[in-house]
Amino acid sequence: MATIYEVSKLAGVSLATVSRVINNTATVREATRERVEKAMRELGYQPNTMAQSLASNRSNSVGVVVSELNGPFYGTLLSEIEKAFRAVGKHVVFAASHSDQAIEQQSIEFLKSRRVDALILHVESVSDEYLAKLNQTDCPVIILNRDVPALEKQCITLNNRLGGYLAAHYLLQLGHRDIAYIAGPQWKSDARDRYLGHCDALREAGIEPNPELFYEGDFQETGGTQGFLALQQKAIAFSAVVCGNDEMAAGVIAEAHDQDIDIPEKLSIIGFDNVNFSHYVYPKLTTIDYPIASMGQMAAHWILQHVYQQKTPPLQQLFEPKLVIRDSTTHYDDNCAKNSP
Amino acid sequence: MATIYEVSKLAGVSLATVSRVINNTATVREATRERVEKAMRELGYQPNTMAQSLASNRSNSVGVVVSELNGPFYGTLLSEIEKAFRAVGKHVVFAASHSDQAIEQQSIEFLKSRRVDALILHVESVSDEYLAKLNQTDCPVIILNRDVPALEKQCITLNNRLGGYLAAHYLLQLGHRDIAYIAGPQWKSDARDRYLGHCDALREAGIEPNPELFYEGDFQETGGTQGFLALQQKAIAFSAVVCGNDEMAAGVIAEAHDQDIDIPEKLSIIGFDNVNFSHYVYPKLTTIDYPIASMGQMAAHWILQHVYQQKTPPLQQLFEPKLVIRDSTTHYDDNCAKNSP
DNA sequence: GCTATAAATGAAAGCGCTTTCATTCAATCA
DNA sequence: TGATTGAATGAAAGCGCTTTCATTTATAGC
Repeated sequence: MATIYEVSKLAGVSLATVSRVINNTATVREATRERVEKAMRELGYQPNTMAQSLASNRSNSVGVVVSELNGPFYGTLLSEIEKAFRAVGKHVVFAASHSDQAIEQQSIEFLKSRRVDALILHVESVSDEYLAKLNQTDCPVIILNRDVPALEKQCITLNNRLGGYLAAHYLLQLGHRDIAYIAGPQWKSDARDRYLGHCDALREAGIEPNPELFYEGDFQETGGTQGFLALQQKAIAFSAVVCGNDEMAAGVIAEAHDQDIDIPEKLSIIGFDNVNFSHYVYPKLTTIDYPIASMGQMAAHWILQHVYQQKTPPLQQLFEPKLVIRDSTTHYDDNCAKNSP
Repeated sequence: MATIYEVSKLAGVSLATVSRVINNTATVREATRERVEKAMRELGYQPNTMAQSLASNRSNSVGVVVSELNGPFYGTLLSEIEKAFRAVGKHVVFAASHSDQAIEQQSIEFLKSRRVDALILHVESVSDEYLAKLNQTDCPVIILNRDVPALEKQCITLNNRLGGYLAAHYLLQLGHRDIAYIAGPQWKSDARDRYLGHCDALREAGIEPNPELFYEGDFQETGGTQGFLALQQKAIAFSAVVCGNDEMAAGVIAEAHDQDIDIPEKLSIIGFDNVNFSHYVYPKLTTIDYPIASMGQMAAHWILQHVYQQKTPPLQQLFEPKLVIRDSTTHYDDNCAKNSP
């Protein structure tokens, strides 16, 4: 592999001039530039990024920590991030934390050892203090889907409360009044906020939320199935179920199929996230769109602007969910039997 | 951040000795080692991987090129690869080629510029010659899901032909005789091999494959929908459809729902890949399991062994598919109407 | 033509680490 | 005790590039 010394020899200039041409860091006479570029082409020169990084104390890479590298939610996020950085020649290194506190911290340390220029973190367990210190002593940090007061300009979040509101509001508009809710784990702020928004919509319609129509699930498909069974056992009628995410909604749908419950004629169902499989369940799921692609792009833009001084579209921190109406919901009136055991 | 000079000062040894302790490259007296390790702990020393890479001419990172970073198939692959390398402290850099020849080559060049120690490639467009040369002049390459004769020890493949055989064979066992086939693009060897296996099973049962029951799709959901509509228009009865992948099978299922065709009572459907959404469609899809997770692991193991001289479980190059029976297939007998317009 | 200033380029040091050859230390044997 | 050999460590060069200060070249104004 050709080195910068060989390019400088062939072009008849110094190393510094070759470097200036490569990095566009200073004025170079046009004729000189062309000589250098010609030499680089002839030698098939590719800069050694390790040497560049060491000499410039910048790695031109960004680290990303997420719970898993697969799945519809994270896959979309990773894809958008890679796309944004690739477009400007920066590499991305991903690490999976598997929703485990120890592994979360290890993942961050692992990426730090790579001297990444910045970190994009979708993490839950590490403390606010840890994140603030990390940002101060190591590298800039951008946080997805979490509010860290000390880093408030560096957090990108979704208005989960509004999402919860939109789902319940839509069902109320369809005429439903007895709406069951299968929540995500309530230690997670997004799960809590979604339920709060749900209650907002109920109260706005003059309905006091009924604790008997609430089940705390685990954001997994099995949690949806178990939640549905548990709600049925309470012998309280409900004509609709809102789930805190699409995966639990899929669990409800599967169980409803098993019980030959007609969806949406006998039971309307709404999920949250609009992950790609929500389109594959039958009937197609009405859900709340979580603009994870846009949020991933925004995280990348923040870094491009603040770390690499590149121009980007305007930055946005708070994202709004949208209702996506598909086939799993329908009008409710008293002539249809409500779902009960 | 502490440097190796500071560690050597504090421990009272030379740089070379600190390096020897870090890398375990030579005998170091136990007492000396302990002094060095204590100094590293006190200083919170983390090696600068850029300097390590430059000095050792090894980046301790691996590049991976796949079509997309998201989706059930690639997501699983990426996850397994990251896991295997993370366990031994190596970083992985992914690049998405979007099934475009120019971007495929750019992606590889992009990763080369990172001086990755090896490349894992799931690519279709770049030529065998390019790959062989790449392996020779740049870095070791391992190929997934493609046979490159010049790199035969470095190709990890699935027996697609057997998978196609298993699907058709199962339907034949269920009593089906008129089986439609919606294929992937026939320029892709996996799509071709799957259909060859399909034909093997038919011929084994004394049935000559009927070109009228064949449609070349695009491996996308829309291809499945259009394939199904096209086959219906031929006014040839068929009681089952085999699709070259799950995504096209999902398109067939969606169209069948729209036409109120009872699945599997009126039409049995089989997909291929066993991607995670095959579990979410209704009825749950019978499909052929593609062990992408195991194959990703094997790619990583090959590199760990050949590039990093680490011990791994035994290497395997050819993987076998498995039939996964779910709910989209049922027995066929002449008392049920075949599917036709 | 000379002087001053700006533009352009070169020389050298250094980024943090690895590796190789030289040197020192320790152990064994005669 | 001295010589030999093996173990352990140190000194120095260098990986490929960036950056800063010194030097050279070019331009403009008088």
